[in-house]
Amino acid sequence: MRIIETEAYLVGDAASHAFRGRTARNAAMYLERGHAYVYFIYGNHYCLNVASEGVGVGAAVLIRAAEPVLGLQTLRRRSGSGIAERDLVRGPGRLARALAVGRAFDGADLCAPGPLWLATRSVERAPELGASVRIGLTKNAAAELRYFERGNPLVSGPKRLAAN
DNA sequence: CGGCTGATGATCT
DNA sequence: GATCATCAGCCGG
Repeated sequence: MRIIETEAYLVGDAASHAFRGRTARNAAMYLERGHAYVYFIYGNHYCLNVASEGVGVGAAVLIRAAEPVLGLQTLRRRSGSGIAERDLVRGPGRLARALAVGRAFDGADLCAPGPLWLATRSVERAPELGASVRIGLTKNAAAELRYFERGNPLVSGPKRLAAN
């Protein structure tokens, strides 16, 4: 998968799960950067985040959408038949489902060998990024902390937020 | 299309 | 008991 859309949840950010301090749920946000923080939301979905600061600092980046590169068949199998190919990993809930990400990955080191990991790859031309307000928030809703690959049709969210 | 809404359960107050 | 970093389904244009 190639990640194309993320949202940042910073220290002191009222929208962050870590805003009110460390709890059992958000503990993974306080791990060293590169560790997964997975939470269950709305009684239906998991969301995959990556801790983004040092040990003891609560911050993370939500992975919102990606572009499939390999394993399309596997993604489709896990997502069920009712879903369009373009939506397989479009949106944080569907992305987690297609990648089989659940609580088991909470706290996992994504920079170490394992079934789920992050990698960087050199690109000929850096993708042009857009920024916008984050999606679905009530607190600190004005902060422009969502970043996405501009022009990519697989980016999630309302079309009006894709202009920047 | 775009906008609205109900489902659903863990978490925290 | 309220809140919620979502989604699918439904409705109107």
